[in-house]
Amino acid sequence: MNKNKLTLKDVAHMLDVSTATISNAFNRPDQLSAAKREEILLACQRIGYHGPNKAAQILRKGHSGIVALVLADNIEYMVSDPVASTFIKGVSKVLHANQKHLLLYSGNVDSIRDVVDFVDGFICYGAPENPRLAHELTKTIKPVVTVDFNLDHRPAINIDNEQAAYQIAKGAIRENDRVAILGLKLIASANTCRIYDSPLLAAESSISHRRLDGYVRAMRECNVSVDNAWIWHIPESEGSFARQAAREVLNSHPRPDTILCMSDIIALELLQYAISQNIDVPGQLRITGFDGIDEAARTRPYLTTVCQSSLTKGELAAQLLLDGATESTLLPFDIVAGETS
Amino acid sequence: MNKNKLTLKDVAHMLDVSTATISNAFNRPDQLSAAKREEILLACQRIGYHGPNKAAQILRKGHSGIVALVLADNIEYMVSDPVASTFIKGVSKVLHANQKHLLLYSGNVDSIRDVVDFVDGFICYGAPENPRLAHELTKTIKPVVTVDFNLDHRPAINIDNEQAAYQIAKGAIRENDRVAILGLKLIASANTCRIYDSPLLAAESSISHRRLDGYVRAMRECNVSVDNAWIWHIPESEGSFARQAAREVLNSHPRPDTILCMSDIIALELLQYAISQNIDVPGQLRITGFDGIDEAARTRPYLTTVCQSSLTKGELAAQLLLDGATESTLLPFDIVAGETS
DNA sequence: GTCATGGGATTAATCGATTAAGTAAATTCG
DNA sequence: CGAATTTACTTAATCGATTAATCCCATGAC
Repeated sequence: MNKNKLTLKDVAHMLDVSTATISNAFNRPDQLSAAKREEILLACQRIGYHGPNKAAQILRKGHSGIVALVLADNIEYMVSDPVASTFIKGVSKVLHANQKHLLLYSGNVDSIRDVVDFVDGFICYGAPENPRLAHELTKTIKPVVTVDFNLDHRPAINIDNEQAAYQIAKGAIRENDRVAILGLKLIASANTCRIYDSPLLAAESSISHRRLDGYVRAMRECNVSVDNAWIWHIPESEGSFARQAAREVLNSHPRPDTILCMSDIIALELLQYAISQNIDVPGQLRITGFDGIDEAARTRPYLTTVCQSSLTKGELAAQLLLDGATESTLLPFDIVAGETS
Repeated sequence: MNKNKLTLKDVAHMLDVSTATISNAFNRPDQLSAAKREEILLACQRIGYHGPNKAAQILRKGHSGIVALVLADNIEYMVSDPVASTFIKGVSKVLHANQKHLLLYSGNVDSIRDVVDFVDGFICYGAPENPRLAHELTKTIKPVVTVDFNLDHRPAINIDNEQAAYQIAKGAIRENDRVAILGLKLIASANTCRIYDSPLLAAESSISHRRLDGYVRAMRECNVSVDNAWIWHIPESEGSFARQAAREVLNSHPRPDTILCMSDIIALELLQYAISQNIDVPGQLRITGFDGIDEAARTRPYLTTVCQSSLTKGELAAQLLLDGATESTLLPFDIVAGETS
């Protein structure tokens, strides 16, 4: 049995010293003589006491070494998304290097209450699906770092999405093009659909809306009309949702000349469908993506996209949390001029 | 402030009842009258007490709702591996459905000591890199479920790797073929290399060795000689390691006619390199994979492989842990007759 | 020789709950 | 009606540590 149910108190009795001394032997070497410390540590080894109970320490010390990573969607989905999993990788790398533990937390649950008492902080990747959760995150006294969205008074990590979208669009659109946009999470609907009615420049602050702003600015500069009928809403950056939008947009008459996609997954799905329909890319159709996932660089033709490092984001998020940072960070991005525009 | 530092005791004083009653209002409704319970719960809402502190509960109750998922390698790598991340997805799905939390734990750390006191159990995916960790896992009183390897007295989830390897090999090998094997984690080396000296049927119990057993049985039946020089060791199922082995094996003279790969990642890397060298698959070269990842079905030609459901494994692992199962499970597999053999 | 200093260990309060055991009042039952 | 049982709480021990405050005693200074 590894768990011989030995407590600090037991050990103190056995060695005939106070519990404080045992505790100090493990936590504060300067509080006792080196000799006694050695003696105690050795004795503990011998009798099989492996150090103070962590559950008790968490209560008493008020920290656990556990960092919660709050993922926008449910964990199930996020883990298999290449962008998200690369981000997790970055977070995990830095936490591991600092002996912290990683708790995966779903952003579509109601509350952080069942973990807030014992975790040391939150890294929040994308706006949680559940607004109550976001609200609690702004109120907790535990440190919080947000990524790809903003929360009042919390340090955030972002790229300039408006500018990135503007640049990628500006490079792809030609005068008098017909332009369509395959957007991500633009409205609340759980289905892929066109956006007809919702106000285009709503006061939404999500990255998707910032990207939309950038696209629209570029379109206006290119004398392209902006029409909600040519903007699609896709609820998740996932194959089947994207496929539907791809079919709808490519079967529209007249067909767009340029299609701006808010993620590479969407763009790749569109590209694949276009090829299957014998549409020449970029001859008859230009496509841009967003994110710069590895797969986007492997396809033929390879994707024109905005490249941002999810790994860096993850590493930085963890580091800022551990450092107790208060300032937000704006990360750089790269425009990858691929073969699809 | 969400954390107004209210404790059960404070609340008890304010409402002029005992702490036991407050605690019971939250945990054991049958211990007090419905009326009083309502009154207390309402009052708590009003004054902003959001329920018993979780850290204290963990200590007192002895469980936390946290399950540790111990990944064979470092987390950084595992998250981006398609097989592993699908597995995580399955685990997370079931845990989430049961209101449990998921802690990602690296299998290359020394000890589980810093979490064993507060987690409710361990799911162990693949043999941990660190043998001391494996040893601790056999000794702890907390429940443990292992996947793709075995630990004394612990319920395990496996497929019949020997049989699967035998079948896939039997289907691919032709009489008098020259056969090479690209193996995964066959020996301790951190580099891709050929295996010359190590005993072929060593007493190793890893799934890789079981697969090797299956391959060898098939080879013997097909009158194919087994030579350690034609067996490669690849330390991780990762692109660059696989690429090196692919280059080495395809540049060997004479070139093998059939190459058995212990993972799809390896097989796909090999396939890609073979195509780039204008080697006809399956005309001049047959390739088999292992795992059945999605990408293997999307390539042209698509891969002949052993298909096993990582998602099911993950779900089952979590379920067995929660159920306190003690029996091991053998999961079925499918032989996918693809276009590479 | 007295007093201040400080190293080394102890005492006891505390972290924030849960729960077995106890008690007083209300209810049931023959 | 009185004993037995239930209901509705309360008391107090406990989970397993940390740490401020305190105490004891050996040195060193004057």
